[in-house]
Amino acid sequence: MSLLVQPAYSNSVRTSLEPFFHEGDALFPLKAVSTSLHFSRNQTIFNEGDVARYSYKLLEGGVRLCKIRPDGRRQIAEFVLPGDVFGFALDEEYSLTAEALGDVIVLRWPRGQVERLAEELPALRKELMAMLCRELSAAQEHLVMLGRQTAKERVASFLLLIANRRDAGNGDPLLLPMGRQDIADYLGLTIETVCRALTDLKRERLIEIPDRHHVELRNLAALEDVAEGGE
Amino acid sequence: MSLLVQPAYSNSVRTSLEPFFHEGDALFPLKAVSTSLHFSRNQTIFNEGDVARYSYKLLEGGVRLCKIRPDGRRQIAEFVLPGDVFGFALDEEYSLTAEALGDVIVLRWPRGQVERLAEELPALRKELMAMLCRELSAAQEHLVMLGRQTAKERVASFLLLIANRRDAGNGDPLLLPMGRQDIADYLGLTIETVCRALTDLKRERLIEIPDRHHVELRNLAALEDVAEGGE
DNA sequence: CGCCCTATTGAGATTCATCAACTGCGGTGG
DNA sequence: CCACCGCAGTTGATGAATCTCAATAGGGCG
Repeated sequence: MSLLVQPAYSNSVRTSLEPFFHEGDALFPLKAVSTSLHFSRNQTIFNEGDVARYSYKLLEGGVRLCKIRPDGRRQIAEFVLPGDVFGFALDEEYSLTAEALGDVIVLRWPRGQVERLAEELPALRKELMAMLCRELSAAQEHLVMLGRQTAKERVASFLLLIANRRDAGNGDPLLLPMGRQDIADYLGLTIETVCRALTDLKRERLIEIPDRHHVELRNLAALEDVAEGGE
Repeated sequence: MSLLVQPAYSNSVRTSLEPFFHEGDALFPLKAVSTSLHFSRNQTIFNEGDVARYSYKLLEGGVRLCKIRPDGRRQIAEFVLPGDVFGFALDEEYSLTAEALGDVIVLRWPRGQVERLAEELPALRKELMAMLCRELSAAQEHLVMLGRQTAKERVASFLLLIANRRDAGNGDPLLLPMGRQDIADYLGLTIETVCRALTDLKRERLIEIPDRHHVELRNLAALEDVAEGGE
């Protein structure tokens, strides 16, 4: 019998600041059964509905986890950054599609290994639970963004969100491994609306945009105001 | 040490079709340490940020789990129906506010009891994992609704969602324990838009609305078409 | 140098929110 | 028993936010 049961889903959670497994990491025991793989831009790592044979940890690059509807509408549930674990399916099938944002290196291990190890290792179980919880908590915040924030608020929140995932925001420009369309699909907006919001923020001197994959947050407090709907 | 760690959050998952704990239910061991409580309409069961001392199972009525922003904007993350477990916080604090939709009876047990029991009972651990997964999966679907569906599609999806949670939809009218404003706050819409969408669906003979807390789904296939964006 | 892809900007259309009036039901009290 | 009140829901008219469609700009690569 397996610890990992019932419903399908995928997730991604930062387990440590270092992309690779280290001694002391609750997932370290998986290192022995892991192999690394490369994917390039827009390549599919797994599809929603695929049999979930593996779980993954992102070492380099960025990944989007999304749902794609029959008519092509796409909703990105989450961006995976280096160090995050994803494709953490607990059912037979992945509940999200994973695609590479650019060049990507992942570590991958058979799902069954986790189930087996978790039986023996309480620390691993705890870490799994903790990852699920962080996942869920993030999804709840995401719901608020999509349901109750304006376009500009969402874009500001998004920038702050990415900034907070990077280890303790310093002053230098934030790396955005995803394109504008990806941001739009994460925020439930169109690419044009995302652009306009970014342009607005730039005009108001809250951010700088040295190039399309970098944003410098020049006024965190003001950005937070915008994100919270402060006029 | 506890199995339940790190991040705050609350959830609600149907564990069985019967509201109460039964032998065979993985959560049955909790029955002995549970007490039952009553709440009435709009009463708060717990607040986001409260220290999470208890977890709950809903026996009767309905509960909303929501986030409320400083400016009053509200996003409902989930409706709790009889049989669902919620307030399942894994951190020190609840990450959502729980409020009664009407008269409510809940079963409640100290969170610590779950942690202790989970150490010993693999079946309970599995059930906890399974609940988290269902929770997360539901949140992902919810994200798609909010991010990529039109008002009418959302309302149709919502009705189908509630219908599917009730045990195997029969023909008779669906009970909606929540008010129109609650539906709006779940769907990221205004109350007026929800009304208009319902009226539309009624005009098109897809539903009947005998009274404000009941909806009869008269054409499931057509409703599903609407929900999926079929014109 | 030129092409392709992505991003940006602009103009007009559409959806949904806002504001306001009205309806219907349930409860209360004369 | 009936009139009134209050709240939740519905409907209507208008406006704002966002989407759509179209044109332009900019960067990277052959």
